[in-house]
Order: sequence, then C-alpha cells, then structure tokens
Amino acid sequence: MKLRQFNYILEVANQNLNVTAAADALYTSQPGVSKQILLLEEELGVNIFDRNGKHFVGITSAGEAILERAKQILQEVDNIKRIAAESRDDRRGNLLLATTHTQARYALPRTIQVFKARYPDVTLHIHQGTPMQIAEWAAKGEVDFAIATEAMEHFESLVMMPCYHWNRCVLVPPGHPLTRLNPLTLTAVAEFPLVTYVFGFTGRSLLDKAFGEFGLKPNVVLTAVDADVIKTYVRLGLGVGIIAKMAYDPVADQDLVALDASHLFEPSTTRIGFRRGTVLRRYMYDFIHMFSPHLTTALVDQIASTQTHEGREALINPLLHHLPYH
Amino acid sequence: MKLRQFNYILEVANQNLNVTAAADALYTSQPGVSKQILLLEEELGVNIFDRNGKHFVGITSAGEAILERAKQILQEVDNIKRIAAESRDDRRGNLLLATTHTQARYALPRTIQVFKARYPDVTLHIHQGTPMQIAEWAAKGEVDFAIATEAMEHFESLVMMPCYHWNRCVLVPPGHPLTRLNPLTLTAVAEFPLVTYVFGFTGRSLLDKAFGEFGLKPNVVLTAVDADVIKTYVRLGLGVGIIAKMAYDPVADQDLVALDASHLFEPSTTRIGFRRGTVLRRYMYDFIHMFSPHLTTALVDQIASTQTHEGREALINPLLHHLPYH
DNA sequence: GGACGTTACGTGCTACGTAAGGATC
DNA sequence: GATCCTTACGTAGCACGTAACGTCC
Repeated sequence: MKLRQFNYILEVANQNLNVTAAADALYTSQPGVSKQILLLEEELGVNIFDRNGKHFVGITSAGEAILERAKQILQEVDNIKRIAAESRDDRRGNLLLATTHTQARYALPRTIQVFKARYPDVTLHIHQGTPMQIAEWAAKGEVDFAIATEAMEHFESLVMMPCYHWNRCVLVPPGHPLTRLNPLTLTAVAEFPLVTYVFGFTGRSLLDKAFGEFGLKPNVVLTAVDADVIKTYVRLGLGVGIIAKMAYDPVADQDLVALDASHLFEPSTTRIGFRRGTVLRRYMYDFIHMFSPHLTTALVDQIASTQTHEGREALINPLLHHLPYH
Repeated sequence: MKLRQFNYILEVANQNLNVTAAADALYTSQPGVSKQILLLEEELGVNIFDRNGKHFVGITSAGEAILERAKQILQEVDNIKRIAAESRDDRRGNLLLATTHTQARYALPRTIQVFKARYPDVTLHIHQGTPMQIAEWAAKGEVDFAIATEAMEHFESLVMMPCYHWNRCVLVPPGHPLTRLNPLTLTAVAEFPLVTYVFGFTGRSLLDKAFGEFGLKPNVVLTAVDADVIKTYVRLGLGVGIIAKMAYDPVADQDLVALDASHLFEPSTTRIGFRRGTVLRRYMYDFIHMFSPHLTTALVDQIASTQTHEGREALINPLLHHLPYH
C-alpha cells in the first residue's frame, strides 16, 4: 500500500472511472496508474472498481469504503504538510479562496487589503465560480475557503460559519415612479420589469420567496450573475434592478438611484466554509477573523471540532443574532 | 512522504526515541530507519525529533502534531486492510484479545467455545496481562479487544462498553467460624487474615473502598493476580479468601466453602474496549454480542461513533441498570 | 474505427543492508 | 569504551514511460 496508490484510485473515482483522464490530471502515464491500481487491488485481494472486460464501470462496495479511508488518509497527509509549513514559517504560504463575483467585488476587497498588509508573503488566489462549484472545490480540498451566500449548507463535509447579513436595494434611473413611493412595497416593485441575479446566486432564492409569499409573479426580464451587468441593463432602461445593497456604489453609481429594500426581503447570510478535518494555518484563522471579527480562532476550532449537527447549530445560532449587516 | 516513514517515526517515538530499538522492532536495519526519518524531515523542512548532536532527545512541537496525524493515517491503512479482508472472506481472520487471568479463566471460555463453533476459521489469540497493559495494547491497536474490570476508563482513545456486573464471595475451609455467621458482615471478615487480588486487578479497588468506608483496616497477608493462587493459600490455611464469585467452582472447589458477599461490596463491572476509529469486522461484532448479548452491532456502532464523553455516558448508563450478573 | 485499459520492456531511481565513521554518555 | 546515529557504497527491486496489444462501444 502506498500513498500514491490512494491518490490514483481517488482521482479515477473523481474522473468518472476514466483511468486515462485520471492519469492526465495527475500528469503521469496511463499505464502507470493502471498498474498501481492493479497492484493495490492484488495486495488487498479485493477489487476496488467493477469492470466490464477492461472498462471501469463502477465501484465495488469494498471500494467505496476504501476510497473513503483513502480520502481521509490523504487529507491527513495534507495536514502534515500544513503543520510543517506552519512550523517552518507561519507568515509564508498560499491562501486559496473560492467565491462569487459579488463577494470578490464588494465584500472581500477591504479584508484582502488588510490581509495582504499583515501577510505580504502569503500568495492569494481567488477562484471565481458558481456557489455550487465553490462548495465542491472546498469539499474536495482544492481551495482553502469557500465564501458564498447560496448552496453552502448542502455539504456535510464543510464547516460553515456565518459572516454577515445583507439585504437588497432596488435600483432605478432618476425620476423613476418608484422613487416617489414611500415606503416602497413589493407589489409596486412587481409591477415593473425586473433585472436581478440568476437563480442559485447571491441570495436569489430569498428574493423569489418574498414575492411568492405575496402571491406576486414578478416579471424578470433579465438575470445576471453579477451586479455590474445588472446595473448596465438598468441604465439601458431595461427594467428595475434588485441587487445586494453593498453592490451599490454611491460615487460610481450616482447616475442611478438605490432605494432601500431591507423591509421587503429577509436578510441573506453570507458564509465562509472549509473542509472538515483540515488543519488551518495561523494566517487562515486570521483571514477568517479579519473577514468576520466574531469568528475567533477558539470559536472556529470549537465549531470545527463539533461533530453533531445540533452541536454546531447551538454554537452558530447565537452568532446569527449579532451578525453585522452589509 | 511515505507510509513507511510514518511507521518509522511512530516506532521511534514508541521506543523512547531509540532508533536502534525501533529498527529492531521493525525487523529492519538501523541506518534504513535513520535515513527515512532524515528524508521525511528534509521533505517537510521540519525536525520531528529534537537532537543533541546525533542523539534523539525529544519530540518537537511540530513533531507531536505530525506523529498524531501519522498515527491516524496508519490506523486508516489498517482499516483498509480490514475492509479488504472482510470483503474477501468474512469468516476468516484473526481475533486478538487482551485480558486478565480472571476473564480468561472464568468468563471467556463459554463465549470462546461458541465463537469457535461459529467461526472455525478465525484464529484466536489471547494475550494475558495487567489491566494497564491490556488497555495500552488495545489503545495502540496491538490487540482488537481489551477485556478487564480495572484501569479501563483512563484511555480516552478506547471505546469502552460494559459487559456484566459481578461480585465477590468469601472463601473459607469447611468449619471455619465465618460459616456460622448469618448474615456475613464486613467487620467479621476483617478480623481474619485475608488473601485476595493484587491492587489494580479484578475489582480490588472496590474491595478496598468497602473496608475503608467502615473504617476497617483489613489484614491482607497475601495478594495474587489470580483466584487459583488465592484458593491454594486458603487451602493451606493462610487466611480467608476474597475472590470473584464466578471464580468459585462448586465441583472442583468442593473442599472449600464459598460465602456470598454480594451485600458487602459494590458490584464491579467488567468492560470490553477497542481503539476508537477502528473498523470492526463482522466476527468482531459477533464476538462482542456473544460475550454481551445487550451489545448489538448497531449499539456498538452508535457508541463508537459518539464523540463526546457525555453522549457516550447517555448511551451506556441505561445499559448499566440491566447488565447481567456473574 | 476510436477510445480505453492491460501487457511488455528498458531505464533510472530508490530503499535496503553491510561496513565504516563520528558523536555522545 | 559502549552506545548510538550518520555517511558511504553496492545491489536488488520497483516505478515510470514508451510501445505494442487486446477489448469494448
């Protein structure tokens, strides 16, 4: 049994049982991967993969259990690397963030500025993706942190912590009829064509929920992944925009009017998450703390080491009531 | 990083930082071990061991963390082996028990007879030792199960489950003054020289506690590890014996009189334990179940997967009230 | 016929054991 | 001086890549 063999079988499983693809992903030869898998199976006396002739067509039940353990082992190997890196130099390393456009553009810049000043020798990488991709990357350990509003709670293997609440504003050109309405109502908004986020992005689900509860059928004429695109189309007069309040820039967007809509929608919660069981480096704890001052090292450790869903809820719920608003 | 390197550093740590001893224990050459450790430290860029010149004198703080992870990794490797063995043939394998004389001689034979009949192809090994050794062997994964009455609760890394309660009898030659006493009292017993278990064995701690609570200072003239030795000296008239009731055999010991002493002492509880995080094979679950019918596979899994002390207590305490008596 | 996994084979690396060398107690 | 770890060196085994082969769709 060798660590490399564990790497190989996991990559094959990840690549939909395609050995060739796994070999490519691992930058090695296909026969090498094939050989090592056969050797491992021979050593264990058990098939990990089901085969139809020479083609891999499935994972055996023993294989499932073995892959699970192999994943665990490689995670611990990774932890050892981190422990070593931390002890060599706790100010040097990499920080891989996966997040959405909204976070990268509006929520993160300030934190990242402070972080870079504090840790000039940590190389930052920001991967942008859909909330679903983001969560998957973090779950696989391909990135250190996932930061997003949606789709984060479906991964039991992620430690998720709330960072801040935020709500929306309605974006209209100056002189638009809605600017004369005080207070703004959902019914009034629903009478205009809307431009807002794509489903599955940036709190779109809570937005739909609010209209739905009033029995309103909003006329969404355009959806986009990010607020910059939405603003562009509001400027073109395509419709009324609904975006995160933090995405409105009073200076750059002074040609548009932002109407507070906090009373119309439930606040959304942005969360940060990382793979359970991962050792965090000092600067990672610090990053979390800079982004969300209520998430101290001790609290993060406590949440991460709590195994039951209920236990984590008990730690997280009190936080939710004192979360900052953006 | 290689699995072998993890093996090496753990063995060195186990052998009090003596590389030569570790190499011997691993049946390999000392320079080989030395080399691999140096290679690992070089790869990680961190010293795992503190050195004074060429002598190993301690473990670095990073080393502590690394050893912990390495242990975890090797345990999972072991689990993979078990999963594979189970899927090859779930009726063949090894079962390593560590237990005391008392259990091996009086409690286990019946279970083992049934077990051997059910699993003729499982090779059984019984290691006898002190309760402390037994627990350590199990904690290190050197044996599958520890079965004992004492010293079992001090190992957080062991999953411990209660098997049965038992109590003591007072052993005297026929015609002894104590045989005319009804009921038997602690004060009366304390007036005679006593022969009983060594401290740290077979419920000796609860025995001392009972005398202590009555302010009695028993005159223990001889202690032994096992009841057979105790009986021998009772026969020689050296004193009154106090042994586990199950250790009295009405046939073989008919030349001695056993007086029930259940009302004089708190019952002791014999427990079975295994290393937390270990995958159990089908026959291992069955062995537990045969030895303690209340410990079903589902219950064992539930107890083993409960991470908090309180959670385990909540599962175990109800058991304690319905435990069989031996 | 194309995609895919296995077998064959030659090369280079590496782990291991023996022997010698330094260091520490 | 004994114990202990490291360095040196030769050998054997193993992993890897290229090429050829067999198989499935």
